[in-house]
Amino acid sequence: MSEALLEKKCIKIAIVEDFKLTRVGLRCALNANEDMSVVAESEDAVEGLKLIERTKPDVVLMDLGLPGMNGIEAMLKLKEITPCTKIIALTSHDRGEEVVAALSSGANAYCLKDIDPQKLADVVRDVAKGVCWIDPVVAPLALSSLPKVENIGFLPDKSCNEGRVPLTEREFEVLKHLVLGKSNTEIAKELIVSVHTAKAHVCSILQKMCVNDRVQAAVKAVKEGMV
Amino acid sequence: MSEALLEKKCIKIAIVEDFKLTRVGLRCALNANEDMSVVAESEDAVEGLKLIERTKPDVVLMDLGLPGMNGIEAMLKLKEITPCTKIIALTSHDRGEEVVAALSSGANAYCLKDIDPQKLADVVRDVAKGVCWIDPVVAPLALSSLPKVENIGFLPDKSCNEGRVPLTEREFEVLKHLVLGKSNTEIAKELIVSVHTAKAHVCSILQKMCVNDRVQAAVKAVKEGMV
DNA sequence: TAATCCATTACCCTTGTGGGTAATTAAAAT
DNA sequence: ATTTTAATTACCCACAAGGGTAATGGATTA
Repeated sequence: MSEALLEKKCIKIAIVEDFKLTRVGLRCALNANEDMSVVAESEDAVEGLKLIERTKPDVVLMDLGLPGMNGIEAMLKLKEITPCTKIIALTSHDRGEEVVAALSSGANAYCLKDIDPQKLADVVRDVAKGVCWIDPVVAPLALSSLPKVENIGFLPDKSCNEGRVPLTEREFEVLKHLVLGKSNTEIAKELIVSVHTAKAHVCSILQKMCVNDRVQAAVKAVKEGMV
Repeated sequence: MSEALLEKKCIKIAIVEDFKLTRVGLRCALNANEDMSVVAESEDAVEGLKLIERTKPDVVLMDLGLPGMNGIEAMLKLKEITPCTKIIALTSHDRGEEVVAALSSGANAYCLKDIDPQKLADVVRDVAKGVCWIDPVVAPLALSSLPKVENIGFLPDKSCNEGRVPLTEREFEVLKHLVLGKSNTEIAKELIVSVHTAKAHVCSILQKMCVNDRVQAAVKAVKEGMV
């Protein structure tokens, strides 16, 4: 028992949901698991945010159809005050734009309310680790909102991506400034080198990244999470 | 036993993976579960697609780093021939572009190869039902590629238009090309206007987006999901 | 010791960039 | 009917970008 407590630490959960019955249902379903515990409950977003700020839960179950401030706004605010808190968006309907809005506003998971309680507990465990989990009914909607392959330039330049030449440490420094929109002159000043040097670095960055200009380099760097 | 077979029908799995050891590992890990069975294995995409067409698995584990045809291409083809097959993208690295490319090309899940075997079995079960599951390490990358709330008009006219001047349709066109790294001259050619026009559009884009140069505009556009 | 890689500097040259200003036309809103 | 907005074109100008080529010193590696 103490072993279990050591091994999997308890996941703290907050519930923001206006229907009392659903709230009770969620609490019971989740508290039935030894490795999680509901530490806060609220029926509206404003009070919910206060409670969350105080209790610092690991995972928040957020209903999207709240009166007053809606769930999307609440999540945006929540991510501002406690960015590490994971959010599971809960809803009874399946409006396409709401799915995308929720996920891009900070939700890590999107569940319909008819989810099996035991499955919900699994999702809570996954989400606590940072997993993104999307209900089967709405998953296609979310996935189809992602930028298409043709627009990420993933397929072309295969030869280039294979023989990928790594950037040097210095070049990474330059790349960071480049992504911020700095000119070669500015980069040179900040790195305390001559413009010639900065230009030289930029040139080799462009070659190594297999791009034609600094805009492509910046975009590629952002998309690949290099910076 | 027959009860179990009735209750949860067996999930048929195909594995496309070039490393023999990994392949064996996956097979063993998954076959250890009573409710699933590996029905096809291949070390390259071309043969894999044939096998999949013949064996019609419920779930395909697809390595992304295949020799020859890469995993992304293979998934696109796979979705053409058997659209209902669910795909789990497997990879050992975590390149941002690849995550988005895989998910938008048909993958229902994205796992890193260091996933716990038992967890992988859970994911297979989820994915067979249509769930979208994304590994914690890459989930933020995928979620941040979704279009932002402001750009889906979900929060109508509230925080959206506050201090932000919206781009015109034409300017959006130009912005798309700009993000691709096109020069003003190239943009002009593709939009069949004069260079002067292209420049004018770029200028107003810079002003409206409150940035100093096209690099910042491109980065901001990518980060905010405007394109 | 020799070879290699990296950071640094420098030059020339062509093309691109971005600011400023301003005119024309068509469409849309008042 | 009048005003506003968007798109288009045009000009000038200072400066930046990126390609090419090449030299130097320092550090690491073979």
